[in-house]
Order: sequence, then structure tokens, then C-alpha cells
Amino acid sequence: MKTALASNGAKNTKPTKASPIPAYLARIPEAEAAIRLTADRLTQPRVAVLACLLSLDHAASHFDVAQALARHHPIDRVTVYRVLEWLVDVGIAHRIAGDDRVWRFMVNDPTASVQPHHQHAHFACSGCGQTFCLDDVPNKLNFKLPKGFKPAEVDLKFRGLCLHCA
Amino acid sequence: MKTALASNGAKNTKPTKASPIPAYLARIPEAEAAIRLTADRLTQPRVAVLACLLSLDHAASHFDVAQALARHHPIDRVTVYRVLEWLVDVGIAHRIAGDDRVWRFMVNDPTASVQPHHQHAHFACSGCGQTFCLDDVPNKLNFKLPKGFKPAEVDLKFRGLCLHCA
DNA sequence: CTGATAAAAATACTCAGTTGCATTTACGGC
DNA sequence: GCCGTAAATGCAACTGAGTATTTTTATCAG
Repeated sequence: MKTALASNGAKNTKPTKASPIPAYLARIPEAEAAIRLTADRLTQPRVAVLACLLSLDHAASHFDVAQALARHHPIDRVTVYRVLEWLVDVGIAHRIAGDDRVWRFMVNDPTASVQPHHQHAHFACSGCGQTFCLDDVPNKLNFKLPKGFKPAEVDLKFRGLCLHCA
Repeated sequence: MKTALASNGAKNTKPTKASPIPAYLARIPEAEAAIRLTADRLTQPRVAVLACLLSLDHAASHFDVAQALARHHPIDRVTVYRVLEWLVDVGIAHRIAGDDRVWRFMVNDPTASVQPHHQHAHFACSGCGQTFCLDDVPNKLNFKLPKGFKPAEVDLKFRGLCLHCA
């Protein structure tokens, strides 16, 4: 069961799906830096999960993360849940409700100023199943609520075909 | 068929929570009429579930429906799931994904012309927990997708306080 | 280095929704 | 009106995401 990381090195000559070098490994320093900015502890699961999210251009479910890390950083699935929740709590990531009752997570855009940004726009591709984070919803989209309704957050979600699947 | 309703009449003198006459009973004829317009069978569960949805001004979960019908039309929970799915399939209702990973259902607005209307707007109240269906999203809300993305459906969801809770 | 304690692992649980199958029922044909 | 059959219901067992709890491990301050 996989003594921590990089255990079974390069000699892996599996015929099918020879494991490529995971893209998230390159984002580990970046992840560590971001976590050090929080008041909480720097732990391996947090680094690995965040590095994984950083390496993706689309939103990832807890399962996606656990699977991506399985080879080099196997992490208990409950810990993945807890780390993802923590990332949301400290403002590093946000969560998106999918149509399949699964939460997906994505790092916040650091360029988006002081954002507990309560307005999201996402695009769920029915081709590849991936969810992409779009730019923030403009402050005034031309939609008027009935009288008396006081909105606090807005979610705008598109379904269709993404750039790659269209 | 129809014998089965209004079974145990008015003599209910329970001390606590004396059951009021359920509002959905009045919508049974309406529900039957709508179901007859489909090519499928008119069954008691379908009538009861649809009557229940018709009596509400907000979206109902499968649990809400099962509970509302428990006294006069007890229906197996699996059947409730199946009937709700069927109502969506035949175009009588639509489903809304909630933030609590629960599907909620609401009858489509019959005035909305020929609608497999692929644009929805909903309002989830954080006070009472109910979800309301708002008017359709205007055809052109001022939001531009990145190049190459081909949207097929749009969901606009607000969270906040509803008319009654504000 | 060491101890306090935050966080991870292990385990068991909850709950929405699904599936397989036997039984019942709506309804078209007679 | 009765009957055969496809369609629908009821029941029980299952799935899979997410949570709660308790024990173990590891971070980091002193």
C-alpha cells in the first residue's frame, strides 16, 4: 500500500496507461506558499490537494482530487473532504454545486481583488463533463426580481459544449 | 377510478396538529386533466403527486411530496421519485438542483407558450428554505461567454430572503 | 527536544437517490 | 362487462456523496 510518495519509481512499464508525471507536482511550491499565508498549519494533504486544484483549469470533485493524488500522495477520502472545505473557509477556493449532486472545487482567481465574491458564473460541459469557472457576473445583469425579494448571492450557470467539445 | 380519495372523512378530532384539509385535494381534477393529455396511464400516485405540486407556490422535494400525501394518499417513496421524474419527462414539471444536494420540483408555467424552456431563474430563501420559480431569464442578459463556448441552457439562481422572510 | 494541540486516519454512520424483481393495476380489445 | 398484458407500483437491497466520532499522528511554539 504505497509507502508515501514516489515509492515505486520510474521502472513502471505498465502496458496500459503508463503513469505520466502528474502535473500537480509542479504546483507544490506555489501551494505551500499560499498555505503559509493562512494562520493554519502546513500539512502534506493540504499542499497536495491545493497543488492539484492549481494544476487544473476546471473544477474538480473530491473524487477527482483523491484519484489524481492516489499514486504519489494517497490521502484518506475524508481528509480530502475536510481539506477542500478548509480551502473554501480560508478563501482560497470556492465550491460549485453540480447537476449530479456533487460539489466541485476551484481555486479563486487571485486577480479578482478583495473577493468573497458572491457572484459566480460557471459553464458545465455536457460533452466532457467538466465545469469551468467564468468571469464574475456583472453587477447589473438585466434581470429584475419580484418586489420584496432580497438577493444576497447570484449563481449563473450555463450548460452546453465547451471550447474543446464544440 | 378515484374512489380512493377522501377516504377517512371529517371526523378527525386529533388533539395536536389536527390535520387541516390538505390543499392539494382541490387540485385533483386539474391534475387528472393534465395527465390525461399525456400518452401515459392515469394512476393514483401520478394524480396525487401532481395535485400536490399544483397546490404549492414553491418547489417541493420528493420528501415534501411524500410527507404531504402521507395521510390521505400514502405512496411508496420510490414511486414518488419515479412519478416526479416522469412529470419532468413529459414536460409537466421541471427540476431544480438545490444547494443541499436535493432535487426540488415545480410544475411548469402553462402560460409560457411552447416551452421546453431551457432558461430558468430561481430564488432560494435562506430564511424559510423554500425555493421559488421566477420568470424566465430574458433572452439576452448582458453576459458574454468566452469564445468557443456553446450554451444550450442557462440557470440563474439567487440566494437571499424571500418576500415573506425579508 | 518536547509537549500541547491541530489535523489526519480509521471507522461507522446518514441520507438522497437508484436498481432489480415480484405483484398489482390501468386500459384496449374482445 | 371481462380479460390479457404492458405498464406502473411496492418492497428490499444497494450506491455513492458527504458527515460525525474517536483515535492516532504530526506541526510547530517554547
